[in-house]
Parts: sequence; C-alpha cells; structure tokens
Amino acid sequence: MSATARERPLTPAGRRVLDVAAALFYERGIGQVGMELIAAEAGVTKKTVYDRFGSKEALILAYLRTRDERWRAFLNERLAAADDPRDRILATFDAIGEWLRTNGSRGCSMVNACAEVPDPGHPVHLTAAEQKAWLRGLYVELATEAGYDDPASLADRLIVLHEGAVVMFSVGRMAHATDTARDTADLLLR
Amino acid sequence: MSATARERPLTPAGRRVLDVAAALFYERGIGQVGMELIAAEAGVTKKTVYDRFGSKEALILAYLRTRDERWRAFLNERLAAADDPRDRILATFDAIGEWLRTNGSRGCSMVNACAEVPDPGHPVHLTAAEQKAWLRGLYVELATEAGYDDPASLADRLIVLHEGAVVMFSVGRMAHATDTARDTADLLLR
DNA sequence: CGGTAGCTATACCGGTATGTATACTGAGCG
DNA sequence: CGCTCAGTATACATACCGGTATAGCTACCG
Repeated sequence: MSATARERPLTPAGRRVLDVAAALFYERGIGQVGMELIAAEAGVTKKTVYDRFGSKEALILAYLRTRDERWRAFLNERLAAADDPRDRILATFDAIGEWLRTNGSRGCSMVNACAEVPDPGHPVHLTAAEQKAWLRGLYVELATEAGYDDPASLADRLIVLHEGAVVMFSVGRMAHATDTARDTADLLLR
Repeated sequence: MSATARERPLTPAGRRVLDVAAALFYERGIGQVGMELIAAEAGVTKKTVYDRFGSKEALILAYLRTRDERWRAFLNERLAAADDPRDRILATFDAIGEWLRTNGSRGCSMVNACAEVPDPGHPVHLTAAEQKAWLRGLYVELATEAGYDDPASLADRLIVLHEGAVVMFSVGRMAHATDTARDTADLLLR
C-alpha cells in the first residue's frame, strides 16, 4: 500500500543498522549523522545499508516509525495498568515523564526531525502530523470512555499539555514539566 | 562581558547577512543552510561574513538572539495594549497565534535549533533554556500582578500550555492550537 | 597624507556527505 | 547442481561543507 511499506522482517544486519541509526539520529540529530558512521557503528558495510533501506530518507522514516511503535507500546502498557478512565488519562502524563527519563531527554523525535526538513510536504512532516493526530485520537477515545461531554475539545487541551510538557522538559530543562501537565490535566478533568 | 557580546551596531553588509541568515536558518534549518548560500543571498562575499561574525556558530547565536528580540518586542507591544492583568496573561496566547501566522509556521526557532545540536552544554542549548526561563519569569510576573497566590506554579502551567500550542500549531497542524491554549489558560485563571 | 575599516573578487584547503560500482564469500534451497 | 540472497571489502564519483588566503578597491578620519 504505502510506498515505504516494508512487510518483510528485517535481516539481522538490517536490524542492527536500524537500531544504531535510531540511537544516533535521536541523540545527535538527523543531519549530524552520516550513513558511513551508521554502517561502521553497526558493523556493516555501506552497501548492506543501501541494500536494506535504499536511501537515507527511507532509513530516517523507518527510524521514526519504529521509535513511535516503541512509544505506543510503552504507552499502551501504562494504560492497561490503570482501571479508572480518568486515571488512564492521567497515566499518559506519567508515561511521558518516565519515557523521557529513560529514553533520552532530547524531546520528541518527530518534532526534532521536522526541524531539519524544510518542505512541509515531505514524508517526515506527514509522519509527524499523523503521529500527533493519532495521539489526539487516543485522547478523544479516553475522554469519551470517561464520559466527558465534548471529548474533542478536551482532547485538544490534553494534547497541548502533552506536547508542552515534552518541550519544557527537554529544551526548557524543567524536570517537573510532566507533573505540571498532569496536575493541570487533573484540574481539567474535574 | 559575554564572549559573543557584540556591542557595536552592525555594518550595512552585516545587517543584510544577519537578516538573510535568520530567514534561511528558520525556514530550512541550521544544518541545511551553508555559509556560501548566505553570503550569495546577501550579496556579499564569504570573507565579509567571516569578518563580521567570525564563525557559523556565532552567526547562529546572533540569529537566535535577534529573532528572540523581535518576538519579545512584539509580545511587549501586545501586553501594553491590555489593561486588566488577567487579560494580559490571555493576550500572550493571542500573540503566539498572530506571531506564528505572520512570522513563519515552523515553530520555535530555539526548539528547532536544539534539535540540530547534540551537546546539551552548547551555547545554543543554553540560549534556548534561558529564553524559556525568561518566558516563565514573565508569566510569574503577570500572575503576581494579577494577584494569584502561588504565581510560580501557575506560571509553570501557563508556559507548558504556551509551548504545547506552538508545537501543535506547527508540527501538529492544529490551526486553533493557540485558541485552545488560551481557553485552557482562561479556565486556570478562574 | 597615511592608516584603517568595510568591502569585492577569486581561488583554494581538508574534510565529509550521499550514493554507486565491482568483485567476492557463504549459506539455504528447489 | 545452480540460483538467489545476505553479506564483506574496497574503491570511486560527485558534490558540498566551514573556513582561509591573497589582492585590490573605496571612503572616512586624525
């Protein structure tokens, strides 16, 4: 379906490349990491990298996709641990905090990637917008589940708090940003 | 005082370079713009660029500084137009909306710059953190002025809303993000 | 009058970027 | 047996990066 769809499971070398690329791209920024370094760090030749992924752009998209998958899995795990619908909403903010503290505090990989890609029509921007739309959809679901009227506008507020917490935690060096967002969300839910 | 202090007013060519660099850096990202392009676009030789600014890093810092100055001036103008302390707080959110709509919708230049610089100790990161701290300080002032108790924690919430609105407007393509943040702030102020 | 500041013009340096070409090895498999 | 696929190894093409060097021009200013 999608042009970049990659059904087949990655080969061992491909996996190593993607893991290394994900770590380096996130930690240093996309433009600051060359394909040669990725290949070397993965213990692989450049040819293998290009055989598996075709281009740097495709590798970047694979990076964004897999990191987002990890995040969603982590989030779902946290959501499953909470029973009360209201608690499930609040749990998302606790999840950001823990995620940022353990998975690198350089903020949102999507936002960072967009910063390096000028063209708003580029797949990177579309991927990022999709991810935010997905997250907003999740908040709509949770708000509906919790029985709030106008779950859409509640979701708008929650996602603004969500993204603001990520930025203030990383760029603003505000260690309690996710707590602040959580407390504010708690207030909105009353 | 500061290592990058530049007391002397810029020469005409220097001004042109800075203006061009600011536009290009913001629109395309720092790493995507070379010094050669900046020089050409400003109608200046590379030598002039390096005579005025010394290095790309210094030019980047000058860009961040001047863009922030423009933003602060714009914000102060909007604040001066509101009388009621509570309205002054809300006016900051209207200001972001108008700023983003007229000054490029690629989000926060500071956040974007940080995305391209790995080292958290780099001047770019310090500049960004300072800017967020300044903004938080402004919210503390406004909250104090409006007579709220615990203006510090109110400011925390307001700045999280603020930054979240910027991200959701640009990356999330949520045109009403600043309105959502404003309405949420309004709710917090009651 | 002489020096300095601001500027143009051009050429160059070493390094690094994405991506390609060629030739080879080894394992799985119909 | 022979084909395909994953992978290694090395070399290369082409382009651009930040930054420097050299030389000369103009205008102001003590």
